Amino acid sequence: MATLGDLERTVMDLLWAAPEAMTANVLRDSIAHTPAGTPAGRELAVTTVLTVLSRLEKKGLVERERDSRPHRYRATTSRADHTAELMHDVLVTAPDREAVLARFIGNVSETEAQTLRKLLGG
Amino acid sequence: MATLGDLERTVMDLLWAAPEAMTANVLRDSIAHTPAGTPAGRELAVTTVLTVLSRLEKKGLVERERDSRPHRYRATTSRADHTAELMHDVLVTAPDREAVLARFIGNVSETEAQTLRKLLGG
DNA sequence: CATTACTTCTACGTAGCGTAGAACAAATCC
DNA sequence: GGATTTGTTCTACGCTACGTAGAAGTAATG
Repeated sequence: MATLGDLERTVMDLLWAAPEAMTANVLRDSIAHTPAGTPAGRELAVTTVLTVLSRLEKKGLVERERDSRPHRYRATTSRADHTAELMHDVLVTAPDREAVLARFIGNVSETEAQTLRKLLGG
Repeated sequence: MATLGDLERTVMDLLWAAPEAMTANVLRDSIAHTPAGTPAGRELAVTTVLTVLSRLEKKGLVERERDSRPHRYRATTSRADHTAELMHDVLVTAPDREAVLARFIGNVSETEAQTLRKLLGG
């Protein structure tokens, strides 16, 4: 089950937000990266981004166009799909799903409840 | 955000299922533990269980009665609560919650959809 | 007090992630 | 096409989480 690290998450967020596949360099430039303790404004090495992309590729979250020379990377699923899948993964870890859903509904905002009602066709 | 390892998960499952707080020894005996490559039937050392319990305590998932001498351990939240909370944590990682919920609803079984409708009061 | 039962401390191996240099491959430029 | 630039893969190191458990400490008990 894919739990992402901070940088991995950042990269995925960029890929999910981008309309087009991106190169490692473009990604590197897009990363407003100021990890704790690091002097602000420093950029990551491209290799770092590439390593992260490879790991994300291995996890199936990212795919790349190998033919275009600066390889271009894109997310394999939308963020919504991915997130929904994760939620489902969490849900099924519990045997008492009804109870979980009950608590879950108790936690969501009224807006979200509204959305759910609409989606469930009431 | 609490992602549990295998053994941690096993321990939590036992604690969640138990009606009473349990001692480390009882837990050890309850763990049908056969990790990959290990000869079946072997039991863990109690210290192992204690270490895991301490780590779970630090994460806030477990609390112990320090006064009773073999300390007794119990889960701080029900499994349903914990799981629902995790689901919510996942949900809020995405900015487009509506979309996530839409996908999520698409993934759940009809039974679960039914449950949700009931819970949302339709 | 000596023994036994339990807990804490310390530690080691493995694995994931952030990070990036070194080495290798490909494109581009005289 | 050989030299230079640009991009990719390999390798590696430090850190943290986790599984695992022995050693040492503390409390209970005979």
